Amino acid sequence: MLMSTVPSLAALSQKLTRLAVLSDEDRRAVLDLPVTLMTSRPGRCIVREGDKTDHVTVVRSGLAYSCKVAGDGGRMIVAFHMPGDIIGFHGVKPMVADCTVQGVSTCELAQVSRQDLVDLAATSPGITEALWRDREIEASILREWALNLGRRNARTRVAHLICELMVRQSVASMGYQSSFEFLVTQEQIGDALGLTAVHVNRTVQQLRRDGLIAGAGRVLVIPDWSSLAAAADFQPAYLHLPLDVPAAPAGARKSHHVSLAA
Amino acid sequence: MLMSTVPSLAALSQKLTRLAVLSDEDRRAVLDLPVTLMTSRPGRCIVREGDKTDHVTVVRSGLAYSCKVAGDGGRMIVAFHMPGDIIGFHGVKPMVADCTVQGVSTCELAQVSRQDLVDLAATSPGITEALWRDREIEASILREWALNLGRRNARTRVAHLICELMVRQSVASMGYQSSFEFLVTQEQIGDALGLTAVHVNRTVQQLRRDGLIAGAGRVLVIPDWSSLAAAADFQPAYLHLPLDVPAAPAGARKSHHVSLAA
DNA sequence: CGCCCATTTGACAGCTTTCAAATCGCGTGG
DNA sequence: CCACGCGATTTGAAAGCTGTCAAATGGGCG
Repeated sequence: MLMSTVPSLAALSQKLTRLAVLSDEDRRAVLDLPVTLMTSRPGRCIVREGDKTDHVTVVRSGLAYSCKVAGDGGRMIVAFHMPGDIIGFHGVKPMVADCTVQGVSTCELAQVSRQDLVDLAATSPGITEALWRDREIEASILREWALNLGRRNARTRVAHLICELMVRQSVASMGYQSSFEFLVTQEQIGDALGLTAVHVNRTVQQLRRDGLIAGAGRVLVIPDWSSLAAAADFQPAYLHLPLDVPAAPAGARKSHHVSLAA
Repeated sequence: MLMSTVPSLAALSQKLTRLAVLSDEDRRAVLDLPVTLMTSRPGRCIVREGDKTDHVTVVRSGLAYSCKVAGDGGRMIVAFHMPGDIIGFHGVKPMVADCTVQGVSTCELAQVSRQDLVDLAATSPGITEALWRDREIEASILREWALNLGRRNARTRVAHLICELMVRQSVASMGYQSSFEFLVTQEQIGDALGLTAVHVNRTVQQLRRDGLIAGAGRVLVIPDWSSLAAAADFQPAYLHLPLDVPAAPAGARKSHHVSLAA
């Protein structure tokens, strides 16, 4: 058995495979896409608002976010990007980026020529379908985000964001992990939820007191998924997960956790 | 010269023409798409959450909105749909609708087979590009909506929504009108902005007192576009309008209004 | 060991909601 | 033509959630 390094677009290939039925040839073509690899340190700009590039950027590892800023300087995070996500795919032709993308953590990225991607899609109905579906899911997440912002209080919003990131990260990494690496800053949570960092802090403490979340440092523990999901008003349908991807930790109604110094 | 009635998909054809370079043949193909016409009364469901249909719905006239509801019953409007907009185009394959679509006003609609639309796109790069760009703009609007919800106060939010609807409606109807038919209920404004109808009312009155908006009944008058846009923190770049479509009433910095009984 | 950033805490102000009730607008039926 | 009825708009007072400002604490990295 040959040892092989992980292909640079493995995460993308896996994601597209989840979104549509791809042939082996499709998958190989994705993995063979010419790429420019790069690494981005936390906080550094991956895409800048106003950019108009003829490549797209694929997240290979790490976590990134898109944000916009209001006239008064208020920052709003409008999306988080996980491994396999395509950043800046605005269809066939490049468009002016309407938000800035930065890394939460160190990110490994791959730049892919938009034309290469478009050409590949043109030859493969499966990939075309997967790309459409991907965009549609992103829009659906954005709509749920709007609901979160407009019609839920801080406690529910924070819990909902945790649930969403938890499920998406689990799906992206193929399978639920017993613990959950959570590198998002409280200030970033606030920027994603339309709250101040101070209020996020108080809310997180409340969730902790209520036993809905636990954990120390960068590891988040969810003692009881169903309780958290209930508090979050979290219904994963909007993520349009394939039916064979469970929306909650398999079996584990309780005790979905790993002990860790509290 | 022959008199001809307006084709049922004229609005769609015009919109796609704004989004990409289409050949005359492309335009004709769009107009020739087989349709099922229908009319929907205000408030009636056009699409129901959970639906999964193999047709898409095109707005021919009127105004509609998509909404989601939270667990506590809170309603959130996540998008408004204008003539030419495609509702329920979830890519190549149908997906489960994640929100309900209802009419603000009476809407004339056209149902188009998704397969017909996909087949047409497959033969025309221009239409493919236009469809992609359309979805991308919708996502961009959603992101701006998130910014609005998360980082702006009631006054700015209301002003921003008015600006957006004003510009989009003007673009959809080819050219700025001196008055602006505004059929959206204050309760619907609230549902779109994450506010209560009561607070929307107070905010609207404040905008009126400040002379930023005027008008009676269903007609909204904007005495000074640039003042309203400033108060709204409205920067139309996110709408990705073609450069030849002005983002503000041509010339008229002031007095973009039509007198009407106050 | 020291610096810097993230987290935490407290008091207070402010925007928005809530709850009721009154008024208005307008299409309908008598 | 006028009365009626229903939804939309208005108004008021009071409560509540979240923001603001400042300062202390804590943790990780060089």
